[in-house]
Amino acid sequence: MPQSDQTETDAADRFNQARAAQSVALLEDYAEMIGDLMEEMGEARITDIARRMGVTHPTATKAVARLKREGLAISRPYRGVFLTEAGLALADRVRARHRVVVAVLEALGVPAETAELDAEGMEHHVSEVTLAAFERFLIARG
Amino acid sequence: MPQSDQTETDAADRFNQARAAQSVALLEDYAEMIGDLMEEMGEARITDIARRMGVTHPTATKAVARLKREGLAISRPYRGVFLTEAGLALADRVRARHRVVVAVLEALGVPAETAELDAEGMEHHVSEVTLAAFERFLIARG
DNA sequence: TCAAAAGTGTAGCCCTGGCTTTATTTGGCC
DNA sequence: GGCCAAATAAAGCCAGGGCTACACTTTTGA
Repeated sequence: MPQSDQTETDAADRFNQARAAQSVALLEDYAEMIGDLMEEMGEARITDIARRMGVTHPTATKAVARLKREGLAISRPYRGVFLTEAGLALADRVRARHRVVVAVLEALGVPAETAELDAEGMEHHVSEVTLAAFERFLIARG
Repeated sequence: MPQSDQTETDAADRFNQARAAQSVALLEDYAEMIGDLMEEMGEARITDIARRMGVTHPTATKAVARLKREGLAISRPYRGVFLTEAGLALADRVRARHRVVVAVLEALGVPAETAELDAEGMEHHVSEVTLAAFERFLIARG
């Protein structure tokens, strides 16, 4: 395969992977948020989810519907939203990854507030391999 | 303002910022790609853009239309696509930021190939402040 | 030269993730 | 016990970013 063709497929693969990561980012954010609310208040209400995500209630309802389709959450009409086992596991992974990304940014000299802001978008594109490297870096650095 | 309300608005702000970054990510990627093609071949053809982005040509056409709306590119029917001054400036910024993000990932122990993959999604969420910190880190590290 | 191939444009569809508006249910309180 | 406010649901709109199908140019080469 000529070099130019290889360049094209490599680039396309990268973009396709980035697009795929984006499609699960929303699920991850909502799962984490619902997990937080379940811990704080025992249940996650649609109104609370919406307020914290910075969206309107119908938008939150749609996102929850998608979480339910994916088997990550359950809810009954006019009742709170709860994460399933899978949802809780996802929320935990997301939370842990978020902490690592923020820690790495701060270790590199990024102010805490900025680290939080940037991590929110970056974290969804941090692969397992990169996450492992981040953890090693943090440990090695002490 | 009570602490809980502050928590909610802070989180909402982070998500809103991440969403805003996402909405310009596509423009950035296409601008960079078109810039690359202009350098390599003198012009960017829709088919080449589409192939490298890993999408069909109508999708590339739509993206170019948006670039034109934003004043970042120009084109005439059945002719190549060219970046405006603003588009070239954006492409340069994006390219430079991409290099820095990849370099930082590699410096942290991420394999080159994975660094390229992850950087593609992460870079759009790297703020000016974080980028500056990355550059300082790379220089300090030598 | 002119017909086929390649490239480009356009229309229309789908899904996601925002939104507003309108209906329904719940729940607290008099 | 019943009413009203708050919460939730439902429906429908919009833009973005994918896609396919089809129409139309442009280029190429027999």
